[in-house]
Amino acid sequence: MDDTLYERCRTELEDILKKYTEHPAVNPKLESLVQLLKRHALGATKGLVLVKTTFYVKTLHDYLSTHPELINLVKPTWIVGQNSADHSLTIHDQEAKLQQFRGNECNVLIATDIVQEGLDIPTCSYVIRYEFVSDEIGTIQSRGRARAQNSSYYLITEQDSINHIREKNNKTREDYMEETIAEWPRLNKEKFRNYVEAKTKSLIKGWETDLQNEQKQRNVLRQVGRKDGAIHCRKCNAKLGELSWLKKRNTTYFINNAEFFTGTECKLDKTYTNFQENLVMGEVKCTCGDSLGGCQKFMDRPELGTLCALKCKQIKFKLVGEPNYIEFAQWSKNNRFDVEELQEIDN
DNA sequence: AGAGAGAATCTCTATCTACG
DNA sequence: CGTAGATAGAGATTCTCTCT
Repeated sequence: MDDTLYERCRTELEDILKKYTEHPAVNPKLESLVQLLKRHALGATKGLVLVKTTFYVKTLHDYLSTHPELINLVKPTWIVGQNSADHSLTIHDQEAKLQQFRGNECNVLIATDIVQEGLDIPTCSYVIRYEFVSDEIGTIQSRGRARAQNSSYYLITEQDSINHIREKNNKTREDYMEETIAEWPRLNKEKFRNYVEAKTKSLIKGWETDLQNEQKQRNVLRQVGRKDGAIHCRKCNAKLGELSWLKKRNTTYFINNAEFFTGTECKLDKTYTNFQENLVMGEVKCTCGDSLGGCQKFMDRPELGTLCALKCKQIKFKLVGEPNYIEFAQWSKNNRFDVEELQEIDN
């Protein structure tokens, strides 16, 4: 059955490939792009081509680089973000590509919305969005990338397609924004003040709700209470100490139990760094070599002695009666046990 | 030093829509 | 009705900034 299906698919794919090799299909949108680039290249101007995904960036770059009508005219380069799955660039690579574009090495830059904001190239005189429409802010910002005088802005998409409709809606919203900005100085002062007051009240109410939710979360933890358990190295699973040793001050979680330091490696710096209320003295490492946090002293609480400020992402916990380790990405995400807060001393 | 907030830049996923 | 493709929004990751 599998073999039959495989053979059928293979035959069909070969037929499709043969058909397109003999009669290459012309994508009207690609053809429009080629003609636009050609026209601008003949005018010796530089431009941006914006697409939606990194995959399109690289594919379009390869296509344009080898297009017979564009050879010796269009010299494209491309840029994407740093953590793309398909193609990614380091900051150094990104800067190198931009330099190619700023100089005379390349005259077309193909990119995702990475360059939609912030990129300022005075000689960039046109922006082409290839099947890529975001919101009205994106439209305004991408158009703003063309800084040269008499610059042009294009959207390549099908007539009355969703992208075409979205772009038209963006334009309507943009017009509305401009109207509102122009109208603002002419508004009735009393009416405007009432509007601002109502908006401010609604914002404050939102913040109050957030605070109440935070309080609720704290109450939940208090109800959960402190639990017995152990603290382990996230990398090597080694037991580092008891959960009861853990204390907190504001957002810093620390251990100052002497026994903790016997099971870890504390490397002191030659020079100490002084922050507002703590003195950073070095680094505390697990025996596997992974850093667990900083070796510190609270300047205003010298009686606590040396402590280790634990990095949440380097450790995990095992609660008594539970077989599995638990981990948190941030201390504030802890919803499993309460931690003793460091009592402030009265001055 | 640590933490968290926020921004930037994708990637993933749930939902919607069109089609056979 | 089931499936595939499109889309919006959520989530993940990384970086920068500010505060303690």
